[in-house]
Amino acid sequence: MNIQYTHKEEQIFQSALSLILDKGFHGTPMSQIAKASQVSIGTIYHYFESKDDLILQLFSYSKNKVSAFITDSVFDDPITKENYEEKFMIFWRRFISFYLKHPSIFSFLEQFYASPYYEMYQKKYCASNYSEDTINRFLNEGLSLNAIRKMSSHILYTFCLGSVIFLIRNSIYGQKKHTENQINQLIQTIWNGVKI
Amino acid sequence: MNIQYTHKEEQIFQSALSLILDKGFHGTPMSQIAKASQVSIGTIYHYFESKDDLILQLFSYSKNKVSAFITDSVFDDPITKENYEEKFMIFWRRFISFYLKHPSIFSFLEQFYASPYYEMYQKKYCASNYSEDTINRFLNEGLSLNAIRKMSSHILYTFCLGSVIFLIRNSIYGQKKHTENQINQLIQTIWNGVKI
Amino acid sequence: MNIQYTHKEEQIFQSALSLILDKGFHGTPMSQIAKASQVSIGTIYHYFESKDDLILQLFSYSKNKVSAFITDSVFDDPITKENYEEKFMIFWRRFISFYLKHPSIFSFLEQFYASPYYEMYQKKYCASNYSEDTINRFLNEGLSLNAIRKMSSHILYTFCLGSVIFLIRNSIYGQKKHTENQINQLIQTIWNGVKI
Amino acid sequence: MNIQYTHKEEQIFQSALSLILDKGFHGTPMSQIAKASQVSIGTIYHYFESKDDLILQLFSYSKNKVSAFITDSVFDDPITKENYEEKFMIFWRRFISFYLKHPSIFSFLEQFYASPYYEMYQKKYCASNYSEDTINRFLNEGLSLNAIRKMSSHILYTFCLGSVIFLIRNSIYGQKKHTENQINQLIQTIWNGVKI
DNA sequence: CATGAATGAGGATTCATTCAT
DNA sequence: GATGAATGAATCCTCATTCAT
Repeated sequence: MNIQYTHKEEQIFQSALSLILDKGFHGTPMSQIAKASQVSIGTIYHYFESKDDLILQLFSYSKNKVSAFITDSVFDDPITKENYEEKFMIFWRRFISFYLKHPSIFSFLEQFYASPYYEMYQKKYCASNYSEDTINRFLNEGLSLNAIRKMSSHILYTFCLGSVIFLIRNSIYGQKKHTENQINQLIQTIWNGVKI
Repeated sequence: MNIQYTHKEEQIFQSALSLILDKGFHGTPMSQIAKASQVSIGTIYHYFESKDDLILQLFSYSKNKVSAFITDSVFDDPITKENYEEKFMIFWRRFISFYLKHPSIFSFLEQFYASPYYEMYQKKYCASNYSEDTINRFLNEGLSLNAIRKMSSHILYTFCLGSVIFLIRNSIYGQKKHTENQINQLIQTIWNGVKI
Repeated sequence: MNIQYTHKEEQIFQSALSLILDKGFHGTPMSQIAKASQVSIGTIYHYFESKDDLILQLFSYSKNKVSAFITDSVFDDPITKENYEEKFMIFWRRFISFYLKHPSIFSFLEQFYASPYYEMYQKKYCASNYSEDTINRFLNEGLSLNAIRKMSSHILYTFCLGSVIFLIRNSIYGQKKHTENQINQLIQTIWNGVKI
Repeated sequence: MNIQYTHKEEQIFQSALSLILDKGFHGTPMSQIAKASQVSIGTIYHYFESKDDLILQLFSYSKNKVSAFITDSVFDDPITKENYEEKFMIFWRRFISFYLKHPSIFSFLEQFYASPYYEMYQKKYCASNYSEDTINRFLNEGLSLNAIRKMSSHILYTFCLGSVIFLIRNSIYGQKKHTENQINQLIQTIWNGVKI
């Protein structure tokens, strides 16, 4: 889960993310990634088997960035029924703020999930999406603690993540940036939906 | 709003949607669209200036399909504070069921919004997304009728649509299809979030 | 030699000339000629077998325009040894002024002679270039009358026409337009070269 | 002025020239140039941004070839009033003989000047045509030395070059090749025109 | 490890031409 | 005669990928 990347790989990943944010997967040729990351094409092919491989690994890289961030946020002290609501708020606020600070990661993941690559990835790694595991663990905790209404764990996940992602999407692509207040309003509404 | 398309255009649009669902925008060359829609490449270029133009018009086409469907569903008899909850359920159930029946439209729209095309489209047409207008009208009605808690209209929109779209996305791409029951559970949870 | 063209044909020829001046042969598609001449593509193909045919006929048309103009200029009263110099001046002045007034014809002919079409034309019609016949007749007259130094008739032709055409070319394409005075200077110099 | 071209570039230029002589600019697809120069299409696009770019650079290449040849011909020993006539003869004889030996360069330049490319070139490089500079320098020398009649420098240029180019053109495209004698006759006639 | 010249399959697009109306 | 929708071969160009240095 915590693969270490070399400096060159980081460079390549960052350039790729930034270009993909602007131009999309297919508007971003390998040659441009090479130029932007100050590396020769040959070098890219030294580290990555193919463009598909680069994108697939970029996906892992991005997920790791997200996971690393989310993980070290809420789970450091024990979650109880009493502090769950508070943790819930913090959790999603952090989640949103992470992506607003890293729009290129968000954009990449969005494109990835909406593309045939995702299927390819699932076939190859049988893996699940977004930071599903971390999020699910947190939400299931809420269910076990009886801090959240009984409901399908998967629907709970869909419900929370869906609204939050849509907010981020609108913020990044859309004309209307959201205020702190609006973000809190959304999270509050989500909480209203699931609280006991 | 209700542009009429010729038979040939419909053919081309349908083939394009279906191919894009499988292979994505950029995995779908014009030549394949031509073959699938049983016309020559030249004919496609007779109707559409370029691939970009085809995709942009396909977007309008898709939005129209959605709008047409949603519109004729809930607004035929007056909405009151008393029947709003029921209408709310019906509205979203229909919305979800439409996309589950037309995954190629959903997939296309998803890709479109996550791609640089959307920005291109906004610049060209200053238009708004999804069936924003219809949905917003319905939700704002709920706010005016005091059937929904006071909140930012835009957050309300984000909250509802986000979860719903995420559900559809998971259903179409994901391994787990949702049961009727799960869908109802989601809509119920959304309603919990916004009801007074 | 004096073919009559229908109104439609004239229209097509004129539009073609004007477009070719701007964009060249190959920058001028049939569809544009059709649009510019307010005629459907089908109609063009009713009058002309192919684009090659159109261009070949346009060549005849252009040559006729030139011939018609030149012919009715100098030969109406008899040429003598005494008035030859004067006629020489008039002849070339008219020649130059014609092309400066009809740059699209000049440009078309230039392109035509510099292109593989000319060879095609020669093979098909065994014909000779520019208004060779008229010009040669006039120059040979000068030779017979002993108004011009003895020299190869063909070299005489090359010498005169070459300078004149080059002047026109520079005027039309070049940055420097020529004054009346400069034009006279050129013709005078040509005369110096050939006079006895 | 004396750019060095790589072996590959020379190869491509030569093949292009030869093909263009036969088929013209637009009858010469990149694929054929690639085949003729024994490189892949990709390689051509490695060296040249586009077909336009190739043609524009081919123009520079051709002009350089001409310049190189002309320059090292007449200017090695001082020009005086006494030897100017002799130099004049040599100069133009060399000029003509160069192009007769390199018809593909001549044909290319002719097509180039008669095409929209020339305007494109002027806009891009503000440059002047043929080996204008070398020729002008030589002719102006004649004017200063009083070896040539007083006249507009530009008309002098037009007068000499025009006839010479027209001769070459007729030789290359035309049915009638010129004899040594005829060529001398032409140059002599030009000299008659300008001598004091 | 790193480079970047070379490759060529594949894709978007153009445009001369046909033909049914 | 006139139209213009339909065709598809031909063209320009891109870009993932290889490989010799």
